[in-house]
This record gives sequence, C-alpha cells and structure tokens, in this order.
Amino acid sequence: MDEIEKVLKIHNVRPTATRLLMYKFLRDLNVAVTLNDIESGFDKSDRTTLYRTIKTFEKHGLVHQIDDGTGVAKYALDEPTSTDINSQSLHLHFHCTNCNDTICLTDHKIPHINLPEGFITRDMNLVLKGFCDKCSHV
Amino acid sequence: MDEIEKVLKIHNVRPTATRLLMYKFLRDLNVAVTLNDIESGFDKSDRTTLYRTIKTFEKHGLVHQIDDGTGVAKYALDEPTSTDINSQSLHLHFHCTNCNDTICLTDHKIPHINLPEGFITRDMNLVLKGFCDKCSHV
DNA sequence: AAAATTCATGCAACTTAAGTGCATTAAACA
DNA sequence: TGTTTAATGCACTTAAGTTGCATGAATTTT
Ligand SMILES: [Mn+2]
Ligand SMILES: [Mn+2]
Ligand SMILES: [Zn+2]
Ligand SMILES: [Zn+2]
Repeated sequence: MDEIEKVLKIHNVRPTATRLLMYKFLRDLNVAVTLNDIESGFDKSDRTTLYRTIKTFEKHGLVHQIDDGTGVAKYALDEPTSTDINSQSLHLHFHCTNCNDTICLTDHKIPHINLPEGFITRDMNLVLKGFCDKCSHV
Repeated sequence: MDEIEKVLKIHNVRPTATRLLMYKFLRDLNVAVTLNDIESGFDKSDRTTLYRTIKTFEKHGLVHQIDDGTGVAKYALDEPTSTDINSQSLHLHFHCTNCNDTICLTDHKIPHINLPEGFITRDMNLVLKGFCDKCSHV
C-alpha cells in the first residue's frame, strides 16, 4: 500500500483520489499555501472539494492553518513526527513581504510570555515579517 | 480648542465631525474594535466614511490595525506618548476566545527571536489566545 | 450479492469584509 | 468672492469563506 495512504488512514481520513493528490501536493512544498494556490495546482477538482479536503486534513491533524496577516488563510503539513496536537501551532512563521511566501520555522518555538493576573493562554500565533533568505540578498 | 482637535492636527488629520467622534469613541474603549463595532457606535454616519476615517487614522499614526486571527481587522488607538512609529506594532495582543475581546498589552514587547541565516525581520505580530481576566474566573 | 447507509464530490448560491468610482457637499485657499 | 481641494454618501464590485442540495462512490449490513 502507498505510504501516503497509510498516513491518511492513521489519521482516520479515507484515502480518496483528491486527498492523496492534495497530500502529495502539500508534501512536495516547503511553503504554506492558500486555497487558491492549491486550486492552481489541480486541473480538474472543484474548489469546494479542495476546501473541504483541506478542512478535513486540518480537523484530523494532518495540516495546520496559518494566519500570516495577509488576510488569506494558508495551510501547511504538520510535522509527521509530532504526537502532541498542540505543539504544531506553537512554532513560529515567517512571512516574506517581498515574495509573499510563508514558511514554517518548526524548530523555532514561541518563547514563554508572562501575562497579567487573570489571563489564561491556550494558544498563540507569532509571525515574523520581512525578507526571506531568497529575497534578502538583492 | 478641543484637546482631541489638537491631537488630530498634530498628526495632519483635519478635525471633521466624524473624525472627532471616532477618536473619542476609540479613546473611551479599552478593547480593539472592528469596523462593524465602530458602525454600531454611530447612528448617522456611513460605513464607507467610517472605513476611510479609520484608514486615515491608521495612515497618520493615530491607530494601528490588529490581526488577531479572527479574520476581521480590528483597530486600537496608538499610545499617545509614542514617538517611534514602529514601536506601536511591537507590543503583543491578547484575544479572548470566550468574549472575543482583543486588547493591547502595550507594555508586553515581543521578545527577540534568532532567525536562520538570510532572514531579515522588519515587523512582527504576536497574538496570545485564551481567556481574558474577565472570562477566566468562571 | 443486493440493499441500505454513509461519505465524498460538484455545482450553485449565499455571507461577510474589504475596497473602489463617482457625484455631491463642505472646507480651505488665494 | 471664486477656485481648488478634501470629505462624505451611495452604489457597486471583489474576494474569501462557507453552506445546501443533488449526485456519485464507497462502505456496511442483511
Ligand atoms: Mn507552521
Ligand atoms: Mn495594540
Ligand atoms: Zn521572499
Ligand atoms: Zn474574555
């Protein structure tokens, strides 16, 4: 059986054709993608199907959504090694304002912040913006 | 002359009726507001005018936009004491997932992060999510 | 295997926030 | 004053996200 098929099944996602293709599509990238990006990478499938597919992936812990401040949701594969569902979201993201790429810096965790009395933190989002390694040495 | 009128003029914003009202509206809040929130606080004025007013404020350094991950832009007054235009954006924000309030934690700066070679940081956004002081002690 | 049920897909339609074009009105200027 | 510039209001557009529903495919039950 295909390797991807296994990954989907482990996460209780039935391995349909679209899902296998989308997983492969995401796996071969090193940047986060919008739904439009995904749509551009597929000729046949419908926008709604792709939307529901990525949402299914998200719900089952295959991808995480990234809000990089552009106003459009981006998605990237979760680290396959991760077991803790929440550790995924605690790495930081870098958004290049030049090429618009957004990448996961999975081994850069968000530092701990001391909040005032009464505030309980459950989640956090840290986005650094500027020039990525490809765009900085112009 | 009115105090608010002075503030607007200092920032090269002509003190029209709508602008004075909006400034006062924002000043009397301690949470960030969406354009809809602003609209609800005004009976007469038109949405487009309010939109352009807040954008004028933003451009002239009177307010800053906050992206708390809800998908809707929020705005809050800049600290009046601030001189550095960039220091405004470097404090962190807290978004309560219970009451949907988003507040500026202006004296909580974003800690410095070491990035890989080639990455240049120009801006950053840190949002903590969870329960605010009003919602935590249920 | 056939029937029944559950799930995935495709198309259309809807919602909401954001933004633009343009005519009108008000303010500033000379 | 007349002239110019800026602010406002209304209509319209764009774009992302999302849902309803009918159809098709796959899984489960009998
Ligand atoms: Mn990531
Ligand atoms: Mn703030
Ligand atoms: Zn770049
Ligand atoms: Zn709260």
